Amino acid sequence: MKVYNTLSGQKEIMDLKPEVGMYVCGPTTYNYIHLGNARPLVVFDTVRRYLEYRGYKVTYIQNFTDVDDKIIQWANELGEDPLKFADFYIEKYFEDADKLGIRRADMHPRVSEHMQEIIEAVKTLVDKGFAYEINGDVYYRVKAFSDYGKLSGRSITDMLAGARVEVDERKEEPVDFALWKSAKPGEPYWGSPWSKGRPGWHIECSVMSTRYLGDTVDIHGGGSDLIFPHHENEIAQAEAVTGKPFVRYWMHNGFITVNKEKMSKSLGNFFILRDILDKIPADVVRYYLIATHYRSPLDFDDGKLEEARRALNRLKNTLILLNEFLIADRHEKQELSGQARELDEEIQRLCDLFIEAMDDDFNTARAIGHLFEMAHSINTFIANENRENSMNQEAARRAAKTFKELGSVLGIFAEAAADTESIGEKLLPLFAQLRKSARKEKDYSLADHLRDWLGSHGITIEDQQEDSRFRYDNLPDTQVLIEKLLELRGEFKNKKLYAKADFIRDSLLEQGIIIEDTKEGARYKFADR
RNA sequence: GGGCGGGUGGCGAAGAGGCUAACGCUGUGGUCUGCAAAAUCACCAUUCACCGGUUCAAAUCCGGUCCCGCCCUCCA
Repeated sequence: MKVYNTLSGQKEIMDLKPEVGMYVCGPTTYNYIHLGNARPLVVFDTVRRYLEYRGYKVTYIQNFTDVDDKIIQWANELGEDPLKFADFYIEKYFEDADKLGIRRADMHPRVSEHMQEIIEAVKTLVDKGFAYEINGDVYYRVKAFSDYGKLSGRSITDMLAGARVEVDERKEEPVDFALWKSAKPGEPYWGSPWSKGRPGWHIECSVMSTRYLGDTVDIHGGGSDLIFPHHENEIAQAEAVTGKPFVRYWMHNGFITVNKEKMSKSLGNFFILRDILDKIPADVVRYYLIATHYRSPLDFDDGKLEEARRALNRLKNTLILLNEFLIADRHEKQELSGQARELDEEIQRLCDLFIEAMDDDFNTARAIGHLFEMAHSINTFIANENRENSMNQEAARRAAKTFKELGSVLGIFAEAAADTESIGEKLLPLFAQLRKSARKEKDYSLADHLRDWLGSHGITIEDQQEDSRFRYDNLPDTQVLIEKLLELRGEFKNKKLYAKADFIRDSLLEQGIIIEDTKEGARYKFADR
């Protein structure tokens, strides 16, 4: 496998032991996360899934920055306790990330729970001459770390000369950064040898990553805006403490842009993830985020999500076709020949290409391309071959297994919640039957009316030879469905089509819905269960 | 100013020396269908920002020009 390592600026062969340690910079929790924050989550979740697919045991750590200037500022303005405030958004973070199908990390360490380790590390840096104290604040002495700048590709001398950073008179050099900051009145603090205060931003990641993954971390990831100064400083701190290389492979994702401008909180052009997830299925959002290579910029607008939805639909449609084609309890393992064998070989070939693409710096865009080719072969096979043939069944079954497996490596086939069917789902077949009989009787105006009505409520009907297929992201309220059925029943009654009217009544009764005819019209209630 | 990365069809996006420049969306025509939808089959870049160069061979390498984004300040 190869990765683009920010440290070397080129793709490198990944030399990994069976057990891989991975650290990804997590959010500072003072707000709901936005779409831009979601990109690294999905990207590195996918990296993790793929490494596991390739047989590695991955220990995945993602931190929460729950002690931070902005958190303190916002919490103070709202008159809340900063840690509780941060906790609230950590909870919200998990709600959003779970919904997006981001697997939880093996550990989610928080700054507030690692004060002792952080203070120890700062102490070590002071002892070794990499840091100095001034009036209760501790700064990192950048000049003392000769490798400083190796990640972001800048030289210490240039930076010292440049001095664009706002200058704190007390620092030895403008580029020196805070390891420990003494608390101002009204700010939370922790005791330390220097002052009552809190850590600077960068030290937490150096400490927590090495704490859980050892002195040298295999993969460290984050957005490319973290390269400088955050990750540069992490290296300076960690390597000064341990004397060993901090990270072997640095991975950084590109940004999401809006009208070609970086989506960011300061520009105010961000979209809150949960607002998007209210409207767009999570797997579509995931698909959108990985359909482009992770290092490329990704422009956002509603049209892009709509395109993603259509594209993903094609892939998921193959899943539906496979389900319709496959016959349960037909597992006759056997030699394949003819078309069945050709499909099998084609799927294997594409699977190999998928792996080749992912092996090349996690090229999800290329990998997805091969998934589409797979869908194409499967669809063609299903359209042309006899499902009663057991060899075809076997070939389709194998294809389905591979196709689903690769899709789940990318996390783009949201596992259909296999739990209890809602009442609404049980009512849909009723609509299908009404439509089917209407079609048989050539009552196309009723058949079309049903399709249009369901369509206007977000349900698409596609007719098959016998039955109809439904597609929808969300069902309308059960109430709406029932009322429509009552309306139809009323029309049947008016036309004296009592058999149909009774069919509706009886079918609803089977679902525990009782209809009562009153002077004012039909009413319904749910039977007690 | 310094450091990264990029400019590929109507749109999105792969490709990084040599098969017909993947794949998706959109569009067009055919099959299927009561009509649709889905599926299927076919078509849709002699050309990869521009100009030079290297090479038997360049979208891919080198030099130059023009654009664009990001980082250098909290940011994924």
